[in-house]
Amino acid sequence: MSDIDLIIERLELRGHRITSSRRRVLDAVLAQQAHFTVDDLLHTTRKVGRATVFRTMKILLDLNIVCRVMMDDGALHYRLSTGRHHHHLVCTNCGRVEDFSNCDVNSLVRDLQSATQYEIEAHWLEVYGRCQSCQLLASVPESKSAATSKRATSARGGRRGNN
Amino acid sequence: MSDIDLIIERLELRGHRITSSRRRVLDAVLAQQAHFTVDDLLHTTRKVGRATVFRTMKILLDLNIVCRVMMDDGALHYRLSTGRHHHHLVCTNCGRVEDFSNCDVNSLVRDLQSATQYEIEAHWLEVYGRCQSCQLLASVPESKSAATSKRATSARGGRRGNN
DNA sequence: CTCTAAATGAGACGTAGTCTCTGGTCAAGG
DNA sequence: CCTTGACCAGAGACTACGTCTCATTTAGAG
Repeated sequence: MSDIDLIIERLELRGHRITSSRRRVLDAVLAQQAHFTVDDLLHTTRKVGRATVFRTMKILLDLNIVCRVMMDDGALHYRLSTGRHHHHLVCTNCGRVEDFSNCDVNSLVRDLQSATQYEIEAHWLEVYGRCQSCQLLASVPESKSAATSKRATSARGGRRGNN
Repeated sequence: MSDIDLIIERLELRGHRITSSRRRVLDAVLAQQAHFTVDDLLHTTRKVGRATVFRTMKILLDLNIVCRVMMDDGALHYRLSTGRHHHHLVCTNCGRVEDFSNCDVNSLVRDLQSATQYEIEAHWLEVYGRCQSCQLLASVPESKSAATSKRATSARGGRRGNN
């Protein structure tokens, strides 16, 4: 059973209808290799309304089929999700995104819980850095080839940093 | 020397001019007790243009005088900052925000760095839960008094959760 | 006091997302 | 077959948050 059929099955289980528009959005999502924006989807799925794409993405978000990544410029991108809880490691140079879940946020959360008496429900962690290949490129003087992948897409606005 | 004079001194050191508009924005920021939005500032500082408030906030952000908090509904709020690196613990019920910095994200970052070969530059962590008083309120049946503080302000749009 | 670069305010613009409204599709029931 | 009602689509208005532009003002150095 292919990815798309599995997803369609889950949509049906939730009582959602499988319409041609939703199928087109799903196709577009699955065709994306890195992260993407709703705008990217709109360019590939002609004839599907903006609102419909947003509505479909909301459903996929609820079902943990996609997740959202906060890029270092503050822009929110979508990304196919593993479904399990995880975090993102974002390359600030080329925009590549790595998942990680084998981290130790839980002990941190436990400490915080006992220190503050809060009943902790969720957390959001994004880590930013330079991937290995971007480090190598940077060390070659006058290399003009860096930063060509996703970076171009959407860069305006926003600022990261909560200090 | 008062808070505002200290900040003004830092602005001058950076070569920024101290205009009456900036002073009005500063006053408004310092008058805020919890977290706030640019819109909140606009209501208190009449006669200062929107763009100017945004520009001033950007400077204050650069100087670490304020920081940004991602609320659980996805809205970005501003907050007076301690200046040092820290994270936020947000009550999802009343919107109260607690700072914490005594956490151990660093070991996590170190592990991640050696596992992925990324050169890690920054991270963003927000934790969500229920503060003690909201837990108490919730345990009183039919209590109608909960959730009155900041919650009302801006709630439209956005979704949290990277999962 | 004069001069100029920096800053301002108004408003156009951009982007991400929601809401509203009208109309379509489809399954169940009569 | 027809009706009804729930769900869904698409268009486009609208909102929130922020940036850009441009003509005008002003801080502050000389």
